[in-house]
Amino acid sequence: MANKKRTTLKDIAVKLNISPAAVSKAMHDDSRISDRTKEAVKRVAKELNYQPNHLASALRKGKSNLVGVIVPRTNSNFFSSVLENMEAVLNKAGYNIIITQSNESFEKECKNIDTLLYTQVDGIIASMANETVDLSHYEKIKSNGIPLILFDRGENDLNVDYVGINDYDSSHVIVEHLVEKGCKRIAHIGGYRRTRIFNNRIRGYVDALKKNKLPIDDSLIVESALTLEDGRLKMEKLLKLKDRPDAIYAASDYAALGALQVLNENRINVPNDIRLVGFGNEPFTSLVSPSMTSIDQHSKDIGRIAANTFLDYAAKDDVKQSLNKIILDAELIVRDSSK
Amino acid sequence: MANKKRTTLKDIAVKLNISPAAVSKAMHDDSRISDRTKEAVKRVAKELNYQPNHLASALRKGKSNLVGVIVPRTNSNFFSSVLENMEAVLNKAGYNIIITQSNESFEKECKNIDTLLYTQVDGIIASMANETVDLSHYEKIKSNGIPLILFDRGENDLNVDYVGINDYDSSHVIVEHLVEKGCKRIAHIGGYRRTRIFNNRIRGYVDALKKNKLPIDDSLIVESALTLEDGRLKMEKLLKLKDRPDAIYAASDYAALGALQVLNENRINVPNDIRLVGFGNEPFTSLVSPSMTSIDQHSKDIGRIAANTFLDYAAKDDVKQSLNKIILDAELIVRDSSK
DNA sequence: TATATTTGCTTAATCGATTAAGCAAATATA
DNA sequence: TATATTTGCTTAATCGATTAAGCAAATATA
Repeated sequence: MANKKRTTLKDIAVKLNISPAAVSKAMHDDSRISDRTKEAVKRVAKELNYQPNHLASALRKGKSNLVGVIVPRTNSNFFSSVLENMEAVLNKAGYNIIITQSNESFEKECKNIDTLLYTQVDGIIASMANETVDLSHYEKIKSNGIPLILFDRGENDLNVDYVGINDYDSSHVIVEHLVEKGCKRIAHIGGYRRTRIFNNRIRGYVDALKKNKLPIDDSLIVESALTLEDGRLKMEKLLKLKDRPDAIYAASDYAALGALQVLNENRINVPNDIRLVGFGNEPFTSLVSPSMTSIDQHSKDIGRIAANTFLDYAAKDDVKQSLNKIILDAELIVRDSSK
Repeated sequence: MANKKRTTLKDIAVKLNISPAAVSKAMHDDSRISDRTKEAVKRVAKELNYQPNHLASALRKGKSNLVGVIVPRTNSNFFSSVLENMEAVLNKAGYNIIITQSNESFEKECKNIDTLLYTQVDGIIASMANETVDLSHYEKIKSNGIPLILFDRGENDLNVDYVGINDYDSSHVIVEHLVEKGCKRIAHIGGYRRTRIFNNRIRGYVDALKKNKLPIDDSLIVESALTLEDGRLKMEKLLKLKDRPDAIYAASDYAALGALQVLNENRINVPNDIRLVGFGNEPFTSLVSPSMTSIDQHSKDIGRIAANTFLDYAAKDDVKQSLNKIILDAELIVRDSSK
C-alpha cells in the first residue's frame, strides 16, 4: 500500500543520525559534506523514495522554478509547436511550465495572469488575446518584479522583450510572389488593425503594392475575425465586386481555407482564376485541394528564443526590462494555390 | 516603481497592530473575528495590494489547489476542447490546472508525472501516450495518495476512474451505417491493438461484421500509427488487394484524411466507389472534399466529467480508488463521404 | 610545536500562512 | 448575583527545506 506520509529530509536525518541541514546539503552536493555522508544520504533517500517538497524549497528560496505561459489557444499548430520547443529549453534548465489558454478572451487572460502570479511563477511568457486592448493586467506582472516575455502577439507599449516574425516583411514577400505570378488586383483579408501583428501585415501589404506600382483599392482590403466562417463571408463579399480580385492574401490559414471553399463552390479555379495565399502554415494547408501557399512562422525558433530570453533574466539578480524585439524572417511555402 | 518586497500578512498585521493570525482569519471570514476587524484588514490588504503567497499556504495546508493534466498533445481539437471544459469546472471550484504534453512519448510522460508530483498537485487527470505499456509511473501517482483520473486513453489494470466513449459500440454504429448504405467489404484502418481504445474499436468492428453476417477478412484489417502519412500507406496497400474494399473505417480522422487523399489522387469516387468514415470529428472533417463522416467523442462532457470526478475525491478525506468507468455514447456525424 | 586553515558537521532562524490552544473581556443564563 | 458561554483576539507551533553562523576536530603551515 501507499506510504501515507511522504518522506522528508528529516526522516532521512533521523535514520542516519545527522541533522536535516546536513541531509539538505548532501542532496545538493555541497562541498563541505563528506563523500561518505553524501553516499549514505543518497542511498537512504532512494530507499525511502524521497521526493523533495517543491513548495517548501520554493517558499524558502523565493523561487518556484515554474514559468507561466499564456497562449490564445493550444489547438493551433503554431502555438502547440511553440509550447513544445519552449518547454524543451526550460525543462533542460530545471524549469517547468504551466500552460494556460486565454481563448482570445480578455477576461480569461486577466484570470490566467492572476492564477500564475498566485502560483508564484518566476516569469511569464505570453501571446496576447485578440480582445486585449487594456494592458493593466500585464503591467501587474511587471510590477511583481518577474520577467515578462511576449511572442507573436505583443505590444510595444509594455516595454518588454518580444519575439516574433517580421509581419511587415512577410506581406512584402507574399505580394512580390503574387506580382511575379502576374497578379494585378491582390485583395487582403486581414485581421483587426488594433492587433499589432495584423496592422503590420496590412501596412506591409499596402507598401508592397505601392512599391510595385499597383493601385491601392480600399474595397480589396477587408478586416476580418480571421476564422474559417468569416473567411467565407469576406470571400463572398469580394466575389460580388464589379472588378474582382485576381489574388487573395489572407492573414490566417483558417480565413484562407474559408475563402478556398467559397472559390471551389463557385467553380472558380485556384490558382488559374484567382491565386490564394494564407498565413501560418497550418498542417491542413498541405492537405486541402489545391494545397495552399502559406507563411511559416518558425514556431520552433520562437519557442526556443522566448525561453532563452526568460533564462537570461533568471540568471540575473534584478529584472530590468526594456523594449527589445527579436524579429525572425518568415518563410514563404509555395504550394499549388499560387503556382 | 514596483514594490520590491511583496506584501505579507505580517505587513497588514503591523499596520493594524493586531496579530498575523487575526489577519489570516479575517481574510478567510472566520466567524470569531469581528466585522470591524475584517473590514479594516480587507481595506489595508487592498491598499497594500496584498497577494497571498500560494506556496506558503499550500505548504501549511498540505494542499496546492493545483491539478495536473497530461495529454498526448494539445493541438488536436478533441484534447484542446477537453482541456477547456475541464479547466472551466476546476477553476470554478478554486483549482488551477497545469497542462503538460507527452507528445505520445513514454519517456516524456514519465517526466511529466515527476514534474507534476514535484509541483505537489492535488490530483492528476491523464490520457495515456500511445507508446505507454509499462504502468509503473502511473502506480507512482497512486502510491502518492492523490487521485488519478484517466480519460479517452485508459487502462483497466490501474484500477482507477476512467471517462471515455464507448469505442466498441462506436464501431458498431459505423459498421451498421455502412451496411445500411449497401457496403459488403468494409476495411478497418485501426490503431495498435495494445492501446485499449483501439483494440476495442477493432473488436467492435469484427463483432459488428459478424452480427451483420459479413465475412471477416484479415486482409481488410490493418494496424496503423493512424497518422496522415500512415493512413496514405495503408490505403495504398488496401487498393492493391485483388478484391478491393467498398468502404473504409479509419480509427482516426488523420488516417482517414490520408486515405481520402490517396482515393482522390487515384480518381476513386468517394462515396460512390468507396465510402469513408473517420473517427474524432476533427474540424477539418467538415472542410475537406468530400466532407468526412466521423464520430464525435463528446469532448466537452469528457472534460467536465473528469474534472467532477476529481472534485469528488478532493472533497473526501482519503482517496480509495477502484476501476470505475464512465462510458459515454459517441455520436456519428454523417457527411458526404458516406452518403 | 604553535598557530592558521580546512573539513564536516550542528544549531537556530527563516520563508508566509495557518491553526490548535488558550486567555481575557463581554455577554448570556440560572 | 454567580456561573457558564461566547466573542475576539493572541501565542506559539507547524508545514519542509534551506542557509547563515558557528563550533570542534582534523589537517596544513610556519
